[in-house]
Amino acid sequence: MSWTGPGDGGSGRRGYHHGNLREALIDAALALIAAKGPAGFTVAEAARLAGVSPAAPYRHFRDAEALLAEVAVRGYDLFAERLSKAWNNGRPQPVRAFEDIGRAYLTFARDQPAYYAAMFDSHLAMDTHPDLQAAGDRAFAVLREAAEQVAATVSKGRRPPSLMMALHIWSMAHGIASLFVREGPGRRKLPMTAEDLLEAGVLLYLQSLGLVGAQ
Amino acid sequence: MSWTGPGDGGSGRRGYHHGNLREALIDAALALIAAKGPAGFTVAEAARLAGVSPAAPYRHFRDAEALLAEVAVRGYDLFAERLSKAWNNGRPQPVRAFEDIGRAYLTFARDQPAYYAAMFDSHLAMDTHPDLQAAGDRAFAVLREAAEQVAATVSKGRRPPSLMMALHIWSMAHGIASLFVREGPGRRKLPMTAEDLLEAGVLLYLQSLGLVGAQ
DNA sequence: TATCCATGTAAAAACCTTTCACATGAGTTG
DNA sequence: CAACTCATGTGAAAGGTTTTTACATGGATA
Repeated sequence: MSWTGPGDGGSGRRGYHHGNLREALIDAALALIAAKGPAGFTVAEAARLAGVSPAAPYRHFRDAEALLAEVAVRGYDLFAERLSKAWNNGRPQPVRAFEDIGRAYLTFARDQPAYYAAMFDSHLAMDTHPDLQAAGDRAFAVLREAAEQVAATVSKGRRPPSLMMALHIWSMAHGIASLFVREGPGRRKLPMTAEDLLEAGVLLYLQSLGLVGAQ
Repeated sequence: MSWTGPGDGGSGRRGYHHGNLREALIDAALALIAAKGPAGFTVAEAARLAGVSPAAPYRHFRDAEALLAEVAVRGYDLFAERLSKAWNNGRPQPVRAFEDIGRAYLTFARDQPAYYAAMFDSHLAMDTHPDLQAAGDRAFAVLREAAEQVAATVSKGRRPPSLMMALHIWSMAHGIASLFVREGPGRRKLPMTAEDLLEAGVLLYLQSLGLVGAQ
């Protein structure tokens, strides 16, 4: 796992130069966050995992935050992909596919806590990391697009504003994920699964918009 | 602001002993979080603000996390008080008062970012800080109780489960607060106020439960 | 007044971040 | 193919943090 000597312990390092340090650092950061929480990541330890000196990372990232931001960007990309796959272009039915997005949201939070933490718990400055802003926007666009198509299933007169829909659903999914899904001691107990809670919430919400018949 | 010498610069410190260090440290921690974000707080700097040596805080708190946890506990208490005041025992009308709770939630996130960060962004271990668990429960209980009374406004047969209601509203409020309200660079832009977004969401949600007539 | 012990200090070990001058060697160039 | 360059890594150092330990102080109590 932690090839140190010049003999290379398994992957990458061949001699004085690592060969793929940037990627190795991102992997290491992710592993550290996964293992010890968002605060458990340090540049020094990531360097140690990659088998380089503590100064080496600074050849690839301005500072610790920049490395974290890169992790978050990749997280958003994976997130967008997962949501997109769940949406599956609205098949078989828009409303059903919309619910699948919600499930995918929670699944991501559960299965990729390290990415999720980097994305939402790091308080990274979107301003100073434009990539991050863009990546986040791409992920939200999936939800936005889905909401649009779901809204379009009803006649134009009764059609709800899709942006508002997307924001409501995103907020509820994010709230549930943040409060009840994430591992660790901060999590609260729930008398049902988070998925069921979200599904019920989404259904009720869509009902009130006339997008799904009363159950 | 930072009385250092033994002459006391304004409040508290009288000589070798501070006199009120515990409170001073909590205040300092809150100020630091407010000024520089959740990560901007350090025991050393809190001690500096209080005019004591870096080791002094350890007479009052086991470690940095314990100090942060105490801040969070006080945050939850203030939070519960604000929500309770907004609810005002369901007056003038339960549904209206319920919406007021939502507004109060966002107002708290906006006006008390330091407390909010300590409460929700610190990933404190509820396990190791039972006080924190209790304080959080007290705050949620306000919402829980309100949901119960709102649910009770309809006949028993059509009465929705109030716990589910409370969880849905809490999640949406928390999601909106986390994604759109909190200051700082991580925040996203919104084409409407967060308060309006939440109010609309709550209304739609209550509508689908038959707790409020279609607008 | 004498004593005690809660509360503070100084010092130290062990981390971390970040910078700087210097080393290395992979890839380019003549 | 040899020489060179520059991206990439190292070592050392400055400065900051956490937390522990032995010791100091003085307010409260007997």
